[in-house]
Amino acid sequence: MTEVRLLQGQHLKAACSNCSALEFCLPFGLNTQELERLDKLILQRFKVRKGAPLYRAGDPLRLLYAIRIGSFKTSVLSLDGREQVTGFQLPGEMLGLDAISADEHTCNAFALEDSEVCPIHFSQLEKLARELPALQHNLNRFLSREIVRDHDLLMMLGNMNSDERLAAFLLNLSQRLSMRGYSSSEFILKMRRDEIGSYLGLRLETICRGIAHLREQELVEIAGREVKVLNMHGLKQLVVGCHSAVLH
Amino acid sequence: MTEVRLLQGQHLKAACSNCSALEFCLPFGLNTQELERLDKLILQRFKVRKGAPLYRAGDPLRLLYAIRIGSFKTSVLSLDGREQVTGFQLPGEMLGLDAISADEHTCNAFALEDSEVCPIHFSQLEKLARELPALQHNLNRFLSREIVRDHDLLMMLGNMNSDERLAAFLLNLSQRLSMRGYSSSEFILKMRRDEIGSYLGLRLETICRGIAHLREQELVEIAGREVKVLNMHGLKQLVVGCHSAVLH
DNA sequence: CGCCGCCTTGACTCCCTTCAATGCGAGTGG
DNA sequence: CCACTCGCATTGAAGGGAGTCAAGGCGGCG
Repeated sequence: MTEVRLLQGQHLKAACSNCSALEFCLPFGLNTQELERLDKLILQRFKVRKGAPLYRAGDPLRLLYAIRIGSFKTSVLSLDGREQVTGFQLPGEMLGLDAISADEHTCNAFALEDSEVCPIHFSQLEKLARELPALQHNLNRFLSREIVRDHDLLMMLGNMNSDERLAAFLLNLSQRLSMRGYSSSEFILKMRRDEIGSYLGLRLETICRGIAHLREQELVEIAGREVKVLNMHGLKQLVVGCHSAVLH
Repeated sequence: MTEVRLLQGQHLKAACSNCSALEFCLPFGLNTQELERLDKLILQRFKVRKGAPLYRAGDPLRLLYAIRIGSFKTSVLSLDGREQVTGFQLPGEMLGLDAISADEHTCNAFALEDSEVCPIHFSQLEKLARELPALQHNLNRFLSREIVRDHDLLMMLGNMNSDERLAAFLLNLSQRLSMRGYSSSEFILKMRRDEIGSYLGLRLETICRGIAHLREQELVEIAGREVKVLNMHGLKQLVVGCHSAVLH
């Protein structure tokens, strides 16, 4: 009995403290005891197959999800079937924060590749957050960061032309990947052209043409889903000035 | 001494419980004692003159603001001077939530008319939220609602044409005003055409033309800043189908 | 092989932008 | 009182960038 509890304890503790996404994720900055308490909230983590939904708009909010491995897209659908991709999420990022507003998911979340998530019971998370100020603050930050990201995207859709949007998208992805220990100059796109297009408020054909333009300028080499950034500085020049004055 | 404290107490208590925005604002659902504790966090409320900034991008986060009277716009600026209006806020709505992400405001907030706000010390609010679950939950909801709103706006910028965007904008404003006890069919726009345009990702000329189109269809009567909705149903028909399937 | 999903490219169209002129009301000063 | 300016709104004409439609390519897989 005691042994089982110990094993469980070890297993649960291992969930977060062993996670490669720890430093970008909800438990960032928590001490060991705090981490253990958060770990206890995390039900068995599970896999989501490529293309499978994690949740859908209209589902009641019970769980939030932290991405452990893989990537997701979130989107909203209009009644007449238009899709707007609202984001692409990487390990350490949270899914489902929009659902807190009305206790109901407003987005659909789909895995872009075979992935793994840590489900967190939201009401228990709120309860624990009252006792762990660092956790409470992290949750607030995650929510707020989502707002800031959406503002960046709004700036792109409202004020940038198609090539600028595409360059900004690639740079953003590059930066987030490099933060996670991947190469910033060579990576694989997990999403289709039409999903990039929806995210950027463009048609998939426009994405293809944008890619062709970047290739002509010898800024990138893109073959299918494979991206190589040949001239990072030149790529940044395309969007310098478009970005919020606050960042960097 | 005792009398002063009582007077103060009454004054502070009056701040929220007398406020016409109470039912949409942060203290919604708090009981009397809880309300009193929140009231104590609210420093002296103050006025902001039309056109004046409440805060600017880059300012450190110390205060959040609840709007008591009036209206604001928030916007982000790019380095090369492009402005993207990210929202128009009415009484009971919160300003500054984006700043939690990095302890620094990322938006500019300007009063669209002579207004009055309730400043709330953020770190104290976080502290109090640990003791008042309802307050904690409200704060989370406000943050999450902001995300949902941004998603709606993204859907507009990404998938709707200029007339649909304008109609959706007017309907949204109409609905929020009516929730606050104003007429849903007759109201005054507090913002300029170019601000509406920036919000909707369009030029001000396109807004003017959109208004002309709505007028030709006898859906609205718009003279300068004065709006009269003549055919609410018809206006809704324009955007039915464009909206997220989850809402309503 | 042949189908299917996804990507690419070209030609044409159209909606929104750009540029420009005009209107119009408020505030100011002669 | 009127002339003048200034900020904001309106409307027209022309141009361009992204959308639409269509054809074809490429690669994976039954």
